[in-house]
Amino acid sequence: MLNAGIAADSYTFSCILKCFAASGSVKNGEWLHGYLLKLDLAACSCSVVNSLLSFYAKVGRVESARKLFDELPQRDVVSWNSMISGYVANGGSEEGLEVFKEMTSSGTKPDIFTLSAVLHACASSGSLESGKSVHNYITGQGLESNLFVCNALMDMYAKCGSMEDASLVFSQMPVKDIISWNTIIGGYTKNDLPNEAVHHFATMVSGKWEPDGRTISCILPACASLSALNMGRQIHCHVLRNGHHLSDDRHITNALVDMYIKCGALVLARSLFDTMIPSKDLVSWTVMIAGYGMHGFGKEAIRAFEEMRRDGIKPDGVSFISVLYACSHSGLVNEGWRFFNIMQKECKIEPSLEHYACMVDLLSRSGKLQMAYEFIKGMPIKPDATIWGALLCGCRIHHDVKLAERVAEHVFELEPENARYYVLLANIYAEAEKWEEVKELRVKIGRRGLKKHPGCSWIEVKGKVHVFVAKDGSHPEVRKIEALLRKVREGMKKEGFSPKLRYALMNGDDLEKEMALCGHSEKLAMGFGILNLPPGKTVRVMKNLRVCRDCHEMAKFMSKTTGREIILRDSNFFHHFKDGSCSCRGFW
DNA sequence: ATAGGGTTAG
Repeated sequence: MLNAGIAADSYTFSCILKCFAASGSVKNGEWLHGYLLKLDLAACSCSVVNSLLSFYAKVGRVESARKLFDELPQRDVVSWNSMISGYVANGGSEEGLEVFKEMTSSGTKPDIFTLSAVLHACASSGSLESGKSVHNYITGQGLESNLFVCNALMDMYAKCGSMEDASLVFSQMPVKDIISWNTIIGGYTKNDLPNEAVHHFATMVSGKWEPDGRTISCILPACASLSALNMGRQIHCHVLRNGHHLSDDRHITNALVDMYIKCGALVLARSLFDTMIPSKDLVSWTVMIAGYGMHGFGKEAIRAFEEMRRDGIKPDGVSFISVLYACSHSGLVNEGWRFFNIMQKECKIEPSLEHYACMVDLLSRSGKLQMAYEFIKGMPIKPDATIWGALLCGCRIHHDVKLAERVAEHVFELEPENARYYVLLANIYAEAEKWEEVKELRVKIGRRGLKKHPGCSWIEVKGKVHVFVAKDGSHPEVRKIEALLRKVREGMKKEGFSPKLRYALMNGDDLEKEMALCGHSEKLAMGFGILNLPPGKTVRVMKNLRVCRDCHEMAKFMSKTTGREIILRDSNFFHHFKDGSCSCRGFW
C-alpha cells in the first residue's frame, strides 16, 4: 500500500497495530512507531497513540507504553485506561492502581472500562481493602447496577476471598448474563464452598439458563471436591449431548478427568484421558499424575510423568508437585529425591514452599524424621506452618512424641490460631497415653476459643447422601450398623486381629476404647453402605479428615468377608480395599 | 469502518 503511494490514515495504523499486537511482532510495531514519529501523526491522532499504547501493553513492553504515555501532550480517557490495563495485564497491579489515583486527581472521569481494569488490579493483588474503596467510588458514581462493573466486582471479591460480598453484589444485580453466573459459581468453587457452587448451578439451570463451557469448567471442581460422582456424570452427559463445541474443549475434558479421579473412578478417568489423543496438554498430564498419586499408584504416576516428557511436554512447578506427592504417598523416597534434583538442575525450576512440603512429607512418612528435620533447617526459604505440619504428621505416624513437641513449637508460633495442629499434637499424646498433656492441650484450645472440625463421613445410597458424625446416634439405622460392626469385630478377633485401641484417643478401659472406635464415622458409613447397597456393589465412602488406623484394618477385613470393594476417600488420599488388602500398602 | 473492559481446567 505504501509502495503504491496510497497514504495510510489513522484507521490504517490502528488496524495494523492490532495485527502486530496479536502476532506479537515487537519489531514491526517499533518500526511503525518510528515511522509515525517522522510523520508526526502520533501527535495529532489520539486513536493512533492509544493503539500504540495498547500494542506495547499486549506485547509485554509496558515500560515502552509508560514512556509514550508520559510524553503525551494530552490524554483522553482511553489513554488512561490503556495504561492501567497495560500494567494490570503485565503483573503490575500496584502501578495500575497508582495510575488510577493519578487519573482521578488529574480530573479525568473514570468510565466503566477504567473501573473494570482497576477491579482487575485489586483482584490480582488480592487486596480486599482497595477493592472495597473502588466499590465505594462506583456506588458514588451511580454505576453499581452496570452489568460489566458488577461482573468485575464479583470476580474481585471472589479472588480476594470474600464470597459474602460477591454474593451480595450478585443478588442485587438487576440484569445478569451468563458471565455473572459463571463468575459466582467459579467463585464459590475456588473458595472451597462446593455446596454453594452446586446450589447456584442448580438455580441457574432451573432458571432456563444454558450453561456454557466456562460454566462446566467452573462447576466440575465442585463435584470433585464433594466426590459427587453421580452429579459429575450427569454433567458429563450434558457435555456429550451438547456436541462438539463443548466436548472438544480441553479445559472441560481436563476438568472431567480430574473430577472422575477425585470421585474415585480412576479407570473412567484414565479411559477419558486416553481419548485425548493427541491433544493432551500439561494440565491433562498433571491431573493424571496427581490422580495416580492420590490413589496410591506411585509407579504409574512416575511412568506417566516420563511419558509426558517423552511426548515433548515440559513439566512446570505444579506437575513436579504432583509427581513428588505421588512418590511420597507410595514411599518412593529415592525417586522423589531424583525428581527434586531434576526439577532444579535440568528444568531450572526453583522449588517453592509446596515442593519443600512434598519433600518433608516424603521423608517423614517413610520414617526418616530426623532427616526431614535437618532438611527443613537447611531450607533457603523460611518454612511455613504447612512444612512443619507435614513433619508433625510424620511424627504421629511413627509415634515420635519427643520430636513432635519440638516441631509443634514451630507450628504454634507460625499459626497460633489454627486448631488443626493443636488437635494433631493432642492425638499424638493420646496415642502415647499421655493423658495429662492431652488435657492441657484441650484447655489451651478452649481458652483460645478455637473451633475444630468434627470428623464426619458420608456415603451416597439411592441418590441420597447420608452423613455420619463420630459418636452421633442420630441416624435411624445406627443400631443396625453397630450390630453389624460388633459382628465384624468378633470375626476379626477370632482371626487374631485385635482392635488398635490406641486410636480410640481416649482414656479408659479396653471396652470403652472399643466402643469409641466402633463409633468412628467412617465405620458407620461403611457399615451403612454394606447394609444398604446391592450385593457386589462398590462401597464409596468419603471422610473430611484422615482415616483412622483401626478403621483401616476393619475395612480391609470387611472387603474380604463381604467380597466387596470398598473405596474410602479421606482428606487427601484414596484407599481401595479389596480381598483383605489396601492399595496404600500401609503408606498414607 | 478506527483505540480500552468482565467468566474456565492441574
